[in-house]
Amino acid sequence: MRTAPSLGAGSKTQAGDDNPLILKLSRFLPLTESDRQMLDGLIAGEAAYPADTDIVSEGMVPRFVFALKEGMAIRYRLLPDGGRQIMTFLIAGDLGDTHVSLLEAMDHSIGTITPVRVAPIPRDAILALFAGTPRLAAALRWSALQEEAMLRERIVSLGRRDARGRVAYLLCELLCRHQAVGLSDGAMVRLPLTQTELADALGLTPVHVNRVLKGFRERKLITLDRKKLHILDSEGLRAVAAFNHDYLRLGGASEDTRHAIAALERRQREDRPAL
Amino acid sequence: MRTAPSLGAGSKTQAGDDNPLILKLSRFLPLTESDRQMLDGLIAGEAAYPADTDIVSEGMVPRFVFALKEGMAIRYRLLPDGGRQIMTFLIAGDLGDTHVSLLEAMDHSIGTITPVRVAPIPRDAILALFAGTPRLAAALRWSALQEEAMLRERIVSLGRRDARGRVAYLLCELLCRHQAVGLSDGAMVRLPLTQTELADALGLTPVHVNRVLKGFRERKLITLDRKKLHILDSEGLRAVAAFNHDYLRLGGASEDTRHAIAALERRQREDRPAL
DNA sequence: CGTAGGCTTGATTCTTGTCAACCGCGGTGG
DNA sequence: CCACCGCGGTTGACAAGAATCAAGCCTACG
Repeated sequence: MRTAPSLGAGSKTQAGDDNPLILKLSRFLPLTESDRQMLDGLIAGEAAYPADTDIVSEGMVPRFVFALKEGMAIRYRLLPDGGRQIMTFLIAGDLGDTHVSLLEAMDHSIGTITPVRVAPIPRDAILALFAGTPRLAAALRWSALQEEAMLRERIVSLGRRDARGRVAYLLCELLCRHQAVGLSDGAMVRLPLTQTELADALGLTPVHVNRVLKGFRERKLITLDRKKLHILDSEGLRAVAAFNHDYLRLGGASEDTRHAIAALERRQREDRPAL
Repeated sequence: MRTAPSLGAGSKTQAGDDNPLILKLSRFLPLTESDRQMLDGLIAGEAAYPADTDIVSEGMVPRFVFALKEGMAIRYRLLPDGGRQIMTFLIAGDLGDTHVSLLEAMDHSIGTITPVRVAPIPRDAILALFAGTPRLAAALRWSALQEEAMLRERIVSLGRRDARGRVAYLLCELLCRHQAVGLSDGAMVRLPLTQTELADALGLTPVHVNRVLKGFRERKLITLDRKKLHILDSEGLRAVAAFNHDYLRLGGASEDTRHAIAALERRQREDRPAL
């Protein structure tokens, strides 16, 4: 059921080769063995939700942070007229409630698309991580930054791309993100979304999404059958999308950033040798 | 020229009554005199940019954080086809480059609409603030949270509201935000935007924005002349927008949050009594 | 075997975009 | 001081893209 991680950095087996959070973060900067163990510990907890259920609902104040280990979820808002806008798709390795901090009421809900396994993470564990391990803290902040960039990217899509561009862009993004956590099989991804859900994310109607997908199939850009998406012509699809994957910041940290983090780590060791 | 702050908490004159950043943050939680002085110091620096200039451009790595003291700016992206998508309007009290942290290349630009005065803030000053003053750090993170909520709200607008709804929503938002930093005069705001700029933010064409505004005027919802926006029928406008200002989180911190911050402050004092 | 949810398709409507022209104002240079 | 210029706003006619309405189909599932 779970596809094998195929694109990890090198093929030595290390702790967390199957931990998508680790895979994602190590795209940003190399993690030490102890970092990995810490992350593994962080997501040791386990809770499961069936498909189509809210994990946290609008108006609630969330009691814990969680990491998604398996399955797919969405951030969404319901509108007074009954409409739904999906803001983000969460996949394995993503964190819910990024802003650990100032938990007022949620202004949106997080719900499952498929059955989902999550690791509830106590707030304190995250706070400790932020305070105690500058390298992981930086990696986590980088991940938050990436998520924010994705929000901006969605704004661009909704504001300035036509239906074809939006669909193409979303497919490209989902492929890239799955690849980044080792959940793709070449140019194939599991895509457990209904066309209605795609439509709710793209600001379109299901009917129109259907027509756009049909067009893509006719132009041999993709196949999409039984929840499996194959990107046949990745160049072509990116052209339709005007896709630029820089915003996913898969490039990793710059020299400067690495140095700054190393400096923080040194300072950390000197300040609190005991911890 | 600058309108008097009218909605502050109480009317005693305190440091920074004219500092929009302070006004904004103190909506979240009360700031001590020393907090205010620290913030005043933070934005003591001064730089000016003429209208229609980039403060930071896509692809650059920003050399400093900045706070906007006067004028209006935008976060935007240029598309290959020449289009522009405006993601955010920045007004007095807003911070550019919220993520002080991991400065890789910017994935969007920040440019001025009007002539602008900014306070460049050294990275270290921000980092020190985060490390040394938990209360201000929390307030700043709250502000970042608010900005992220605004991004999500824009996604909802672009995805699920029609042209009228989008325009109405944006006007409501801009009014609220100006009021929050004491830059409104009742239901009147300076709105130095061209219809083209509105269109670029709303995913519409200038022509259509014009027609929508005309409709609003005919229905006596607003007047908009010589860059001055009057909201005549705030209820009506909100109805058109399905506006809910909760996402601006003007409510302030909860009891819980205040207690958590107070606890952090105590710990701070014990840990590093010297700083 | 029957049913429901989701996919597919066609016909039609409506919102928004496109193209084009004109106006009015503010600024600039003669 | 006046004429010109250019940008931004305004308006109309028309085109296009997406929504809506409606029906039929497939397939997983009970």
